[in-house]
Amino acid sequence: MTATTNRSPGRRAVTDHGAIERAAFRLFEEQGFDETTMEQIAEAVGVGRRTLFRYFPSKNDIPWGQFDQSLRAFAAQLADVPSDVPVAEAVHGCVVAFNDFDEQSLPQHRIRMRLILGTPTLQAHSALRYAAWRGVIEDYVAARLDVEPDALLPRLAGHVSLALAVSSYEQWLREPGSDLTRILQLEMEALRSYLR
Amino acid sequence: MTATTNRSPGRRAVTDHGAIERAAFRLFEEQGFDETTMEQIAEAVGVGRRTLFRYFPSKNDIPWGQFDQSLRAFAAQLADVPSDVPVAEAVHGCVVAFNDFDEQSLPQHRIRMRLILGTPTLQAHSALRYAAWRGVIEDYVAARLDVEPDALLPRLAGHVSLALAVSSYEQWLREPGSDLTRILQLEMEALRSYLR
DNA sequence: CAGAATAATGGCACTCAGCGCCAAAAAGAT
DNA sequence: ATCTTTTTGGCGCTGAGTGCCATTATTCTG
Repeated sequence: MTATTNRSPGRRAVTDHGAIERAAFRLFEEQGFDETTMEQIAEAVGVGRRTLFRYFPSKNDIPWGQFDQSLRAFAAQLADVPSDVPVAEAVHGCVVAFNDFDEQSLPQHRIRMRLILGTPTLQAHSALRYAAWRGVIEDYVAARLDVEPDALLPRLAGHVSLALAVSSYEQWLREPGSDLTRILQLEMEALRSYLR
Repeated sequence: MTATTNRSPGRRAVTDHGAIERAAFRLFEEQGFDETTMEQIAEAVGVGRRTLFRYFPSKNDIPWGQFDQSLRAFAAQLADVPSDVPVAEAVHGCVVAFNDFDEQSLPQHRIRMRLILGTPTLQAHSALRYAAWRGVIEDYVAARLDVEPDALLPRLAGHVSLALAVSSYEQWLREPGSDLTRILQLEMEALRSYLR
C-alpha cells in the first residue's frame, strides 16, 4: 500500500507570506521602512532576494499583506445586504464591518496602519490599494442604482467612503485606546452636520 | 558711466521649469510616462540628466509643475473669505475657485490631469501632493473652529473636499466638453442627497 | 528503483530613479 | 586679470524591480 500523497509535485516552498511579513515588520520597526532593503529582509527570512519578489510584487506591498482577499470578503458582505436597505446605509455599514477587528488582532493592525499612514512612501503606494477598495464600492453602488461603475454617484460614493475611512484611521491612531468602529460612526455624523 | 547690472553673479541658468515640462509632456504623450526615461527628457531639453534633478525632485513631480505656488494662492484665497460665511461653504467656494481655469489654459490642464489621473505611478505619487492640498484646508478649518489642524473635523473636511475634487475631475475627464466648475457644484449636491 | 515531470529557488546581469561629490564653465565684481 | 558666485553635468554609487535560466527538491510513472 503506497502512502497516499495528495500534494502536488515539485519542490516545497521554503517560506510563506506570513513569515516574510513578520521578518519585514521587525526590521521596519527597528530601522524604518525606507532604511530597510529587500536584501536585509531576504537575509532575515533566510531566502534569496529574488524569491521575495515572487511573494510580494514590491517592497511597498509587504505592509498590506493579504489585502486582496479582504476585498473579496468586502464585496461578498456588500452583496449580502438586503436591497431594501438604502444604498448609503448599506455602504457605510459594510465599511464599518470591514474595519471591525477582533481584540487580539488589534495591536498588529494598529502597527500596520501606523506604518502605512505614517510613511510617505507607503502613503503614496496606498493610493493603488485604495483604488481597488473604492472599486468594490463603485461596483456595488452601480449595481444598486443600475448605472455604470464609472458614473458620477458610484465614484463619489467610493471616494467619500474612503475619505471617511482614512480620516477615521488617522483619528484612531492619534488616540491610543480608541475604538475604530465608534470613530467611524462619529465621523459619519460629523460629516452630515458639516455639510448642513 | 558703467552699465548697471542688477543681476546676481554666477553662471546663467541654461533652462527652466517650463521648458523641461514642455519637452517632458511631449515625450509622455508619445511614449507614455513609464516608458520615458529621465535620460530621454534630458536629451530633449538639451541638458544633463543630473541637472533635471535640480529642477524637479523626481520624475513624478514633472507633471505637477508649479503646484506649490498654487497652494499658496489657495491658502490666501481662503484667508480672504469673510468670517461670517459658514466654514463648509467657504471651503467649497475656494475649492471651486481653485479649479477655475481660463478658457485658454483648459486644454493643457486637461492633458495634465488626464496624465496624472490615468497613470498608476502618478496616481500613487499624487497622494503626497494631495496631502499638501488637504493641509491647506485643514489649517483653515482648524483656525476657523479654533482647534488643532489634526483634530477630527479639519482632517475630515480636507479628506472629503479632496474626495469631491478628485471625483469631479474623473467625471470631467470622462466627458470631453464638460465644465469642471459645474461638475464640482453638481457633485456637492449629489453628496448631500446621497447622505440623506 | 530509475528516470520523467513538475514546481520553487536563487544567482546573474540588466535598466532606471535618485543622490552625493566635485571639477569645470560662465557670469558679475574689484 | 583675478576673485567670487552660481549653475552645470560628469562619475560612481545604492537599491528596486525584471527577465532568464540553471539548480534543487519533490511527486509521479514505468
